[in-house]
Amino acid sequence: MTTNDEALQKQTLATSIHAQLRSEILVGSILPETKLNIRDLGERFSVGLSPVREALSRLAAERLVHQSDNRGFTVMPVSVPELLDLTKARCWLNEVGLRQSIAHGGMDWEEGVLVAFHRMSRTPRRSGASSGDRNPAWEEAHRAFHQSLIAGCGSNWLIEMCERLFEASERYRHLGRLAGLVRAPLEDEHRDIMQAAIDRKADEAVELLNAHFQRTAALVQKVVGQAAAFSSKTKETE
Amino acid sequence: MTTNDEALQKQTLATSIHAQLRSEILVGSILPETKLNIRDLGERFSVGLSPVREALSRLAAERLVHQSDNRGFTVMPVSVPELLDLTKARCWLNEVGLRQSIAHGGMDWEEGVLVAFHRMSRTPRRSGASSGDRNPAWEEAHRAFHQSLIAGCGSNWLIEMCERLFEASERYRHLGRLAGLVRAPLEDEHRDIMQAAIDRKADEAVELLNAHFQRTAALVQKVVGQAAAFSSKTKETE
DNA sequence: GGTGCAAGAATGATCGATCATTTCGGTTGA
DNA sequence: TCAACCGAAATGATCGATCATTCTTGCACC
Repeated sequence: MTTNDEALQKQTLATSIHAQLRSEILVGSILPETKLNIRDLGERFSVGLSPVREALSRLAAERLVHQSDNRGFTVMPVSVPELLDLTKARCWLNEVGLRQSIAHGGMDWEEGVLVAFHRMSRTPRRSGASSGDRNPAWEEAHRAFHQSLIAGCGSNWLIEMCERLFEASERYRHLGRLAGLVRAPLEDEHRDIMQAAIDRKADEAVELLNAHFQRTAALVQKVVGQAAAFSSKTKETE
Repeated sequence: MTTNDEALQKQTLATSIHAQLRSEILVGSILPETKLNIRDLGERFSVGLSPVREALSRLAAERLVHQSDNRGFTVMPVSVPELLDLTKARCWLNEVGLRQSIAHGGMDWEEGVLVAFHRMSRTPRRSGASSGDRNPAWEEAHRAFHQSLIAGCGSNWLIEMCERLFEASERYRHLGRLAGLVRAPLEDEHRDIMQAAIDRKADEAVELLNAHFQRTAALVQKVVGQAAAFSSKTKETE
């Protein structure tokens, strides 16, 4: 605990606010297009304006919030076209990463995949009884699993970009979750992908992985479409 | 001119400092691993600390500078492994983008490629007589040409990521240039790529494009290797 | 001679005040 | 009725001072 506290102590305020806001945006506690008022946020976190500003700057560079000169920050909007765009990029980049890993990844890569899958399967998907309850530990394990699949590709740039795509997708996934969507048979899909990957069956693994992404996107798509329609309707009537 | 001035006026200080620093880093006016002192920069641009800080924050998120909590900012280091890593990612992502564009790009895409190539070929490569003189207009046209090749892929995420990889590569290219390297037969390579692309010869176009990237990287690699060796040697002897 | 350590100098981070721009309501005049 | 136009309020951007951390350097001690 002391160690943990010390590590947190070393962080700057900007860094911890950045982490906090980022998490809230990804998880959907702060909805898309929400105005992010600097003074309000400063008051909420009991800090001055500078750290908030810096945190928002970083989020803007990550494209989680949108910055407009002299007009402040808003949470990046979501839309069906962007979801499709994002999903395409995600399929393509993960395909490259996975193929390269299967072709050139060593024993360590294979073991990494195995371990990541095992950890994920040993972590409960939800923390509470309700299907809406999320379990951050599982989400982290899930992220780690997907990263492990491409970890042997030989390019940190690619890995990092896949990471960013993963995050952007997570936001959509969480918005779906908030709308009551449930994605049931994840465990099996993950197992099949893992199996195909460590068996070095490239085509099969890629197909399974892409289908996995597409399925999630298709599910979320309806909700986002409705939300977008609702939001534009609201704007019109006002 | 008035229009231009007005547009610049609207920008915040942070935005324009960000653009300025970014350009200097890419072009090599500020060398890798240079410490970026906030007060000095503020004095240099005659502004306070806040805009400088924000500009650096953004550059850090773009990975052009490295930020370390409580220890400030330095220009992102270069290294041979990173160049290889970067080049791989660049080849892979552009391959995907190009293949998708060739497969699904319409007339507008084809025309975009043609126009971009034409503009680039009509812009002089260098502004002055010296081979070291660079011409920002050509560089912009070059960037636009490479973007046009993948513009029909159907994913803005992919395009944006290729853009970022392009920039990272530009920094290496400029460091090579500063070391006296000359990359002669660019025009022909570009023409061949363009031709294969609009002829929809996917395999050929991809091969040419990848070779184009690899060739540049191979050239720069030596210089970066020497520079890295020099820098570590310097550190040791001090 | 080398090793720690302790001011103090340098630098990064944060704050609150102030300046600039945008937004919003109310008013006026066609 | 409506659009254009004014302040005034809200909000974003910037500044310079101050606080906190890291780095330097000179000195004591082994």
